Amino acid sequence: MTIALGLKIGEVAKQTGVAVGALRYYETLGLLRSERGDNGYRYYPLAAVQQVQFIKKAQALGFSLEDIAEVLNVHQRGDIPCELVQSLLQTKIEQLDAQIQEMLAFKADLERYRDRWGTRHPHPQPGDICPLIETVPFSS
Amino acid sequence: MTIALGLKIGEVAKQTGVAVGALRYYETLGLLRSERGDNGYRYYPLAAVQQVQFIKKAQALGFSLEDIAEVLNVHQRGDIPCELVQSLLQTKIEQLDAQIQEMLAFKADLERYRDRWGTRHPHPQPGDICPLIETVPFSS
DNA sequence: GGGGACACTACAGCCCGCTAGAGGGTTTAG
DNA sequence: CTAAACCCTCTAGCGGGCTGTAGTGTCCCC
Repeated sequence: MTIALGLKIGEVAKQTGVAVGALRYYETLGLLRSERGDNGYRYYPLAAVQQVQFIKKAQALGFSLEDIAEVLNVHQRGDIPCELVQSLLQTKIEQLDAQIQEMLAFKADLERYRDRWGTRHPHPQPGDICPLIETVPFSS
Repeated sequence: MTIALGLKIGEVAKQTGVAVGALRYYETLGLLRSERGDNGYRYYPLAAVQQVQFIKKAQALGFSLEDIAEVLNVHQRGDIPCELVQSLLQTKIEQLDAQIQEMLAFKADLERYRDRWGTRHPHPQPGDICPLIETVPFSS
């Protein structure tokens, strides 16, 4: 009767859709930890699956792996107080908020372009640099 | 009385804050065009400044240069009808919208983490993999 | 106990979006 | 006329986030 050691790397890969190589890479960055069996294999707790999903989500939103590691590992670098975790999260939240605002503005830009194009834009001329931007021809 | 040829690359760089090398790189990707003087220098129309600003904005929001080129250059690859430009923009707008939704959801996640941490989270234990995620200890 | 799937390390390479440097020509201010 | 500042091309390298390969060891099912 063997002791349950946790998930092997391939199982984590399968459950998360993240490649084995990527998981090992995460480990080198301190994003994901594992215990080693006597065979040298990595064994992960079940929660590792969640953690990897969190990583993917954050990454999809433009956070770098380094950023994510910072959020994820705060309590491991010395005995940092809980307030720091909160302020770190707060900072990320504010960054996210700012980014959302920018995106909304940019979306409005694109909508303006779309509508202008539809209504009053002349067909592009050979001298145009870009259909989306007022053309200023070379002066002569 | 020399003919006004437009902006030299250094002027565009200065006005946009984008490095000269980056502008030349954009050209190789078909993002930005220029005319060449007899000296071999690139000369840009005034609108190039706007165009570069557009590029930076889009880029800051996670669009790849290739994506941006696609939006910017549609009318140059053959005689593509105007509807395509509109549908392309529409697609980008929808992508942006979806991304905004994801960000809002992720922000909510982070807020949950922040609040949970503040109220009922125990101080981290040595066995935890991550302060933000329910700990499932190695079974034994 | 043999074969295939799976794991390990170490290192090389790839794509993206640049930057830096070599080696050379052009423009322009004094 | 000269020196500095600018421009050119070409090639190399870098950081981030991986993927792939080589060479080897381990697990597990029949």
